[in-house]
Amino acid sequence: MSPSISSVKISINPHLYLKDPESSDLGLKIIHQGIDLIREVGFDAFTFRKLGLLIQSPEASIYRYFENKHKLLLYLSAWYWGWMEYRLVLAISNVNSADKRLEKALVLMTEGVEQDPNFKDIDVVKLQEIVVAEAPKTFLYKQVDKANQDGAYFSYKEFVSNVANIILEINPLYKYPSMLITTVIEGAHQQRFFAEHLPRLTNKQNKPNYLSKFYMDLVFKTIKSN
Amino acid sequence: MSPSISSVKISINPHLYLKDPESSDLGLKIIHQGIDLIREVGFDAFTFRKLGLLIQSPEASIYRYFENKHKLLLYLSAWYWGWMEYRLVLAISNVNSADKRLEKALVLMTEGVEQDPNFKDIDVVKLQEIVVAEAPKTFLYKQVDKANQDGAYFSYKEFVSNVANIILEINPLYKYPSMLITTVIEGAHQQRFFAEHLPRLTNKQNKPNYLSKFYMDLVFKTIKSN
DNA sequence: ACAACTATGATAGTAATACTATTAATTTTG
DNA sequence: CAAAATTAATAGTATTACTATCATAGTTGT
Repeated sequence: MSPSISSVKISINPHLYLKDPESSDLGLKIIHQGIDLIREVGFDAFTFRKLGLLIQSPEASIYRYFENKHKLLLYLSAWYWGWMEYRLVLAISNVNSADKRLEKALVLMTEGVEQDPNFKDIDVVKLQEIVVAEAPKTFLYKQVDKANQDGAYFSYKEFVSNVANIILEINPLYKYPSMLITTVIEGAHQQRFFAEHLPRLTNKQNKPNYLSKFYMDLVFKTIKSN
Repeated sequence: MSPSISSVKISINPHLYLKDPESSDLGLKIIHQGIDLIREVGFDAFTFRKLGLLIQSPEASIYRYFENKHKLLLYLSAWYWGWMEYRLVLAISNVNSADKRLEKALVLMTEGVEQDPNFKDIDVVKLQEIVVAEAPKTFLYKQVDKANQDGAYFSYKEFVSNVANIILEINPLYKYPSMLITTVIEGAHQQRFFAEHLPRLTNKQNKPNYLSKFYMDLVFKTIKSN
């Protein structure tokens, strides 16, 4: 068990907000209740007006923090990946075997999360649900390139690059480490969603870790055999 | 070379439209120019009003064919997967070796398409771009279950199930055939998108078929080694 | 204690979107 | 050729996605 860290803050590129939501009560309310509301009604039906009613503040006030709801979603997924990166570093530091490190990374990428005591403010369980269900939209919209310039995907890319490096340690000749990682990350999200809504498209098993078992098997076979 | 078939029609579940767009000139215009416009401006910015201006018909007329723009997108992806299923059947019929059939299926799933002379009406190249870029939204929205009831994903599921059966022929003990297939399909779409917009997240190569090579390698290693 | 500043609230307004309704003109079909 | 069905033309409504303005409350520096 590592001791808990009292003051870690996930840093987010300032281009994603107009005013740092972590700097005020109203800002915090926007992200907390925002997570709730998006999860509840889905991102499409989510509006700043509804959020305003929920937090009892005029919608105009919310616009002082975020340009629009897409930016809020980008902010939330940037936070999620910043947090994942931080968990990755914790999980693999001081682990010598590259195989073990890759295993730990894969578990992080494929398993559901639990509440993190270091970030009591944010309900990471709900946040993950949002990222799984809505984040694909964040890069599948016409303004990806703009969002990318704003640093929206920075932590995601860092995360992928960290894991890709472990793969290269294990097999320096493997040509597609990043492709393999992103295939796994997005695949795991997808399967989680399918299991709930389109079961014929997946192979849900009763054992709890079937998702990470599936991807672990796939990754190790792919990079090890020749 | 198979002889060309003069009258294949991809059949779509009638719940996806109010009036069959293939039954009239206006209907055809809606889907043809609809494909164009969605590809051009992205699904979010696409509106029936804009489409109406383009085809010089009032937006109200378009609403007689499709309840809303989401239904149109569902219709288009249903058509795409119906067409893919048809291509799959053509590609693997009379091929005895299961390995060869799986190879052919994987090529279909991972490579870009070319114009299909059997369906001159529909620009499948553009349609594929839309499906790659926008279709994830079709199952990542709150109404998936409803759409599923309307048969929106029928052909997709059939396609997956066909390929899953080939995998089971090769390795009857493999436990996750559908998961593997959907991971590949969505992964290939994703990588295609990343290659263009977020290159650090993929490993684009110069050789033309690197995507199918990557996934072919991954799939065969996964189901064959133990 | 007071001016200056900042954050929020309260309210209003605009352009665009996502539809629905109505009637008239046109085309198809029996 | 009459009846039926389709489409065009137009208008209208509720909601969304913002922007603008002004008042007020709290905070900071001196």
